[in-house]
Amino acid sequence: MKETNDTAALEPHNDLDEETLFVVSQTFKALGDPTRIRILNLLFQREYAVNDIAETLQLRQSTVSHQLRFLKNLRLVKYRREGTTLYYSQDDDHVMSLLKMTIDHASHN
Amino acid sequence: MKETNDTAALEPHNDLDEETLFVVSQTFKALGDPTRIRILNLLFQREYAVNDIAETLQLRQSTVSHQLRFLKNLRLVKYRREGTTLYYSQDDDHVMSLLKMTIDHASHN
DNA sequence: TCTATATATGAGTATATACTAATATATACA
DNA sequence: TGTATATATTAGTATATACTCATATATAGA
Repeated sequence: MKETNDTAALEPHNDLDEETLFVVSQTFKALGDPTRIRILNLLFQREYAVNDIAETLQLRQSTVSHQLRFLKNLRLVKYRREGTTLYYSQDDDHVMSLLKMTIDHASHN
Repeated sequence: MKETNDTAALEPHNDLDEETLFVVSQTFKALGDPTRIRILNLLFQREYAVNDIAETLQLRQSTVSHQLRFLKNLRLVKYRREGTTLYYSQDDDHVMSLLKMTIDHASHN
């Protein structure tokens, strides 16, 4: 017990510190957009070039590139270069597993 | 193998159906806002009245009420009435566990 | 160095979101 | 029925977000 006071009303409530709150909300925000979900869902299987993502998902190249930058900033994806082609792949097991669990949960309804 | 074609480029990619995409993105959107995270974080412990949430988290009553409506629409919280007071509590184990895992993951950095 | 291809970036726009103040509604009780 | 308390709702506003077009950058090869 942290406090001498033992009434329920005055229980400490463990509010989240600002940094945790920021990281957690950013993480979920990243997963809160259908386009980003579709992109990450592709990357479950293997790496993809930007244009291949665009073609596969029927999105504009710039749309894909913008979203990849977003995901890259959060270190959810990474890329390797081969000539002029950039191959993007997943880079955060925790977030990918959150996504996988939630997709499974939602599609088993 | 599902296809007679065996080149990587033509692999089926299992795009998500629209309803799954909607449910998943809505779920993560709900968790993508700091205010909602703080409210749900309170509800890990026990039920709370609207005004108690507002006071504890230093938020306006209407802000809390709006966010509770949002969470209620997604069935992430429920309430019981006692006189004029509404006690809100968590109502989705899966989502709460996603949140808990992510908070733990973020705060252990 | 010129051209082609792949990707990134900047600017503009439309929509979504979160908050606030003000007010409405609902319940309890005198 | 009138008043007090708790919560919900409405409308307005500011900010964030996602997309698109146009263009810039980077690499490879002739």
